[in-house]
Amino acid sequence: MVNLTWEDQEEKAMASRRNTTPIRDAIDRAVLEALDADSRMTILAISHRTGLARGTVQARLERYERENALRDHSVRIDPTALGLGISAHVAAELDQHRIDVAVEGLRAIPEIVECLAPAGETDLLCRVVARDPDDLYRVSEEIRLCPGILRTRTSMFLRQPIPYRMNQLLATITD
Amino acid sequence: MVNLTWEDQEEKAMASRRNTTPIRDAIDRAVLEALDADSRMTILAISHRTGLARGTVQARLERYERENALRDHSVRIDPTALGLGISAHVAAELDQHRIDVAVEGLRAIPEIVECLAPAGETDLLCRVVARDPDDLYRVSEEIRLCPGILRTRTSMFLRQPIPYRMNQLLATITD
DNA sequence: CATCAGCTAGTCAAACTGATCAGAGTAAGA
DNA sequence: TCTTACTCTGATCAGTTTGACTAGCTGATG
Repeated sequence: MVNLTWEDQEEKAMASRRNTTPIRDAIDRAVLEALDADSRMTILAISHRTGLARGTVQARLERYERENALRDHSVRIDPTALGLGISAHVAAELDQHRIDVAVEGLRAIPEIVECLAPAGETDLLCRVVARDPDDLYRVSEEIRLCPGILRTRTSMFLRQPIPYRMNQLLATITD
Repeated sequence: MVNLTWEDQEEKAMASRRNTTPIRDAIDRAVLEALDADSRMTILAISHRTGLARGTVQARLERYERENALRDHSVRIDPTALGLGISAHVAAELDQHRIDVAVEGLRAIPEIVECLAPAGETDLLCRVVARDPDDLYRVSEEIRLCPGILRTRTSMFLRQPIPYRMNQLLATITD
């Protein structure tokens, strides 16, 4: 399964030459809305929900897989269920010569669920989860002690007025 | 089958409430690691991958469902596949008397995939996606024009040194 | 107008699910 | 030590779903 067949490569090349996004029409919207509601829904269930033929749904799912329209890691687990009830941002200021070293160090901290590099004064922005405020302090200390990190600024999230969502965005696909 | 008395039921309820987190042991870790790798994996596939009996996996999945250990909306769709290649934070300063109105307005903007309320100087922090820098400007304008919003500060993400991940966290479950 | 890609609607064998059950191991309490 | 309550295992069974086919239809394109 390692090597791509010639046909696969050709298809990918064609797709990129056509400069289209893998997801474009009303069928994609319907299928993905179903998947967004429950990613474990069976093909047949999606077919019933959307009113599409089973083969169509099956073909689309295969296409998404082929074109990597779906993330490798599906984020279905609620950190709260792991006992990690609070989340926060830790903004880090770096020694600009040691960015890679710093990222390497951060990668080893499990509580960092994501790390972003924004334009602006902050060098790295880490999204972290923790058991409680005390635990959050521990995590932010761990971050501060990573090599190449000069200073950190932690800010806890009090509420999540809009939880992560994809459905509004999917609804905008009109074809 | 003997009927449970009210006391029995109460005791059971107490016991389940005493349970700290729905996810705790090595079995949970294995099952969830499999789900994290591919949330559409069949029960049988998870059973093979983890070496657990099929019934065990089935029982755990039912429990997760019952105890809401999994998020309602699974985030499997890559915004890039929708043609939304850039993401950013828009920090908003609010008229403190009209927070609810502001959130209501933000909810109507599809490009806002998440909105957080951090402790500190920023009132609301919106995670947004957009087609290109020009599109990002449009979205941040839309946010700025929401009722109750006084000022915004947009910062684009240049890189994502650590993409959203759950696996490191799952690996810490030791039982 | 002929071609072609993509959706629909069938079929079939193979795989999977949900619901059982009995048996075994284990932890907690009497 | 002997229950009792749990839970994981391994098994079966009927019903469902999948993957891989088929053929027919339609709209877009050259």
